[in-house]
Amino acid sequence: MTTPKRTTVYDVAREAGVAASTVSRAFSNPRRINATTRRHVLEVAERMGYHPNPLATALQSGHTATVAMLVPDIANPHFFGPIRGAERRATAADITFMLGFTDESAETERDKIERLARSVDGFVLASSRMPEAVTVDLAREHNLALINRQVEGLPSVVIDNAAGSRQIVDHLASLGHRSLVYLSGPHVSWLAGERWRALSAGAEERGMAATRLGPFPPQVAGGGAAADAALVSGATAIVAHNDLLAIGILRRLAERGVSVPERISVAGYDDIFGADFCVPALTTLAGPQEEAGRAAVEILLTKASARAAEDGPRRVVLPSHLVIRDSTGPAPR
Amino acid sequence: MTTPKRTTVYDVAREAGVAASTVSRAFSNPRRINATTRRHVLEVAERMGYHPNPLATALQSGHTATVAMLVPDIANPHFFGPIRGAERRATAADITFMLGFTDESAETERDKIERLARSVDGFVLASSRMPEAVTVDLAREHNLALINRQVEGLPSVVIDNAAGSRQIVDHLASLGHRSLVYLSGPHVSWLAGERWRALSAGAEERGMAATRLGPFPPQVAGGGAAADAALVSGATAIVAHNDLLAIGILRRLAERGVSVPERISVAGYDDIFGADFCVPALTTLAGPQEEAGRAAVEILLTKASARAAEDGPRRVVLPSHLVIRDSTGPAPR
DNA sequence: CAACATTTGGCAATCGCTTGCCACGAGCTT
DNA sequence: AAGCTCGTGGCAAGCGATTGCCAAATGTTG
Repeated sequence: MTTPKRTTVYDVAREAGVAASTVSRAFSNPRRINATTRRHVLEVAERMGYHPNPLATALQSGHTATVAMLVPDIANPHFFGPIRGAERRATAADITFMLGFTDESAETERDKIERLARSVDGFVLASSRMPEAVTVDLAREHNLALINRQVEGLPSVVIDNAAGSRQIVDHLASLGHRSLVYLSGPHVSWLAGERWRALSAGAEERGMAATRLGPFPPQVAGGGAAADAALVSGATAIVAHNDLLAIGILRRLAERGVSVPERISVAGYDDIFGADFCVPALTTLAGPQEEAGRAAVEILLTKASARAAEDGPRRVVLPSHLVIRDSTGPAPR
Repeated sequence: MTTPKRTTVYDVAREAGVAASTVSRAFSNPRRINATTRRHVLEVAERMGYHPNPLATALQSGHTATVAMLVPDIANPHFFGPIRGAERRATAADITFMLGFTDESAETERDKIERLARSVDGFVLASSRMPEAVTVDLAREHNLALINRQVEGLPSVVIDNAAGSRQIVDHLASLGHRSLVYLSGPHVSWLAGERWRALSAGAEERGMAATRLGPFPPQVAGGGAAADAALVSGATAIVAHNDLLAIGILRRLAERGVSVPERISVAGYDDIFGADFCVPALTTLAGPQEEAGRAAVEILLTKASARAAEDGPRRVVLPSHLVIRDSTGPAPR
């Protein structure tokens, strides 16, 4: 790749017979110049194949027209939706979109934020693993929007896990289950706490016994240990922290010859790719994942556009719904 | 997020009692300054929490310490591996990693390349959909590395689909199949061509009949039409363009009461997430996906480091291997 | 000890664009 | 006709680094 001396504002300016500042404004501040002049400049620019250098623009103006999204784990299909939604929204706004992975590590997350800070206008943090205090701290210097995580004072969009968890409990209760066990994800996961809270509260209301075990790695591989632990607990229904774990559990249960849902029911969260074709197909809590990503970017965009904290940070809560498949059934008697 | 007046080279210079250029060199050109001076500068910088502004650095120096990877579809688990591999390699080299999606569209791909051009040092193009001529053209101005695509004169890393396809044919032949049908992916997919070529050549050698149908969208949803078409063809074995399609096919076959592998065998490519727990578990061609991503970034890195085209562009071919599961079996008699 | 080669640090220009401020002319007001 | 707005375009000063070139300091050599 050779670099054939890129055309600059000056080249265009000369060619169009105007000052560089006019060219600049033709692109970035249309109403500051005459419409006719603008059209002419743009046309010349077009003809010369000129594109403003985003680096130079960003360096001077301070904004980069870029947002970054950080997710804990690229291999979790759960993040497909949010990622795609965020990407779409950003692209639609002519904002370039960056995606980074944090390997489920709070430090990595923080690191990446610091390192990208100058290069982006804001961050979408999906299922952030960072402690609340750190997050608040970072939010002082950076533009953040959280997905599936709520922190006092910060904008966020979550899929309604509390209501969703109630739905799971209700579903289980209506199938005659008197006990459930929640196989938890990482303790640093805000969602894990949220889910357990709602699950146990719901269970109590229904007069069901609820226990929590874990943490287990929220991956298929974590399912082995999780399933074994669940079996020992004696509960007739398992609620797994997410579908990845649930699928792992299903597999382990099959290996051990425990039939689902006859002997034990299993439910998960997220409705990921594969939840519908594993066996038995997984009952799981679904939600508008893509919308979550979209909304998060939206928040970043409007925050940036100055009419910011009018009435506190925005908190979006998206509805969730239970998708009932074959992994849950009547409680054994 | 407030911007509390970032510290610059000048601040550090003043504090350390040296010139800005010295500070700059302390970071970017260590051997140009005295080790002692350097240590001192670095220490001061550290204390002041200084980090070079990547934008400014890039603007002046021309390199951005960033690579971008473009994939056709974020929802295809196949790309997990390459993405993760690329990300890891980049991060290890202290290079920031950007990920973009092209929605299976050559134009989008090209667009994104143009728009990111100034902001990155190179592109990893996974399963690029762009016509060969366009790609060659772009490669003149940009630093490209292809994954699962070969173009004369450009560096690439592919998983050995030719050999792999032979393995599939051999496997099928040894099970007594006398015919196979390849359900193709997009015609603009280089891989689709590659696979079909190897499949038909292999089949011919083995005295098997091979037909190609399609194109089908390489997604689960494409499986319905694909399966129906395959059934009509009368072949006893289906080779699907990828696992997504294969899973869709499996599902459709189940719906129609066609038992796999008793009545018909199905094989796929990629060994994606889910290939092992769909029913029946899928026989598929696996490969070192993560390594592919890693290698592609590696290429970009070494190309950038000047000792470039010593002996032509690098072409890496990674070995593939067949994972035999339950979706293939003896041909019906 | 003079002459010369090497290090090492500093000066200042530069990367490509944005933007505050000024100036000029046209259209209005009084 | 003088005095004012407004609307537009240009000038020039940055944004925060890198880097070619020069000069001072240091080391080497005969």
